[in-house]
Amino acid sequence: MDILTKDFYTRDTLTVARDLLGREIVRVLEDGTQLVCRITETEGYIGRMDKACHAYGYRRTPRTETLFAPPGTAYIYLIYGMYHCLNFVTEEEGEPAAVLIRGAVPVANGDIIAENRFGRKEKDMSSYQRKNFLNGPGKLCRGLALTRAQNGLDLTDPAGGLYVRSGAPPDPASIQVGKRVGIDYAEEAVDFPWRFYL
DNA sequence: CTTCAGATGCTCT
DNA sequence: GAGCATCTGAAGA
Repeated sequence: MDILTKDFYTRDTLTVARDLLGREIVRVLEDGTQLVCRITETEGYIGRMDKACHAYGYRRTPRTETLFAPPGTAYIYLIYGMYHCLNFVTEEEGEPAAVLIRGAVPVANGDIIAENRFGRKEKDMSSYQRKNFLNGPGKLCRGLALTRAQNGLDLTDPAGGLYVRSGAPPDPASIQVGKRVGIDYAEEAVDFPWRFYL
């Protein structure tokens, strides 16, 4: 299956956010183990005009520096002191924008992902845990063992250990659109319909 | 099923 | 020092 190239990410952020649904994230661990999951939920963040974006108004700080990196770069940051969020940088280089990966379902090595999440194998998960496996940005990063150590990785270079492959595109009719989550401070941007999910 | 408090540390002012 | 693109467990309905 093909690895998504820089061209895929070098597009309008909302187009990329929608197009990422159904794609497969591959996370290669130190020992070569491949954790794979299929993207089911995304959100767009566009620094140029979006108060919810860390780089709103092209704001440049040590943290937002990654958003100014080339499209196809992983932007990972710590939130609430204990969780991480995974984003993919989009648009032309210099336009700070990204797609937050909010949810996914396991495709390969679910046992290892389950160990990372719950400290138990997939078959030992409760039904509650099955329902709430990777359906949130913090949960996803926990399951895939992603931290700020992976911030700035080049998603178009498989050698980096984190990339996305084409997967099977979803039925367009199954794509839902809605408001983004957890950005109550963002004034008019709270109502932007920039969340996409299956 | 629902609400709710608390955890925990980095980032920018 | 305030706030944050979240999650969990406990408790109640």
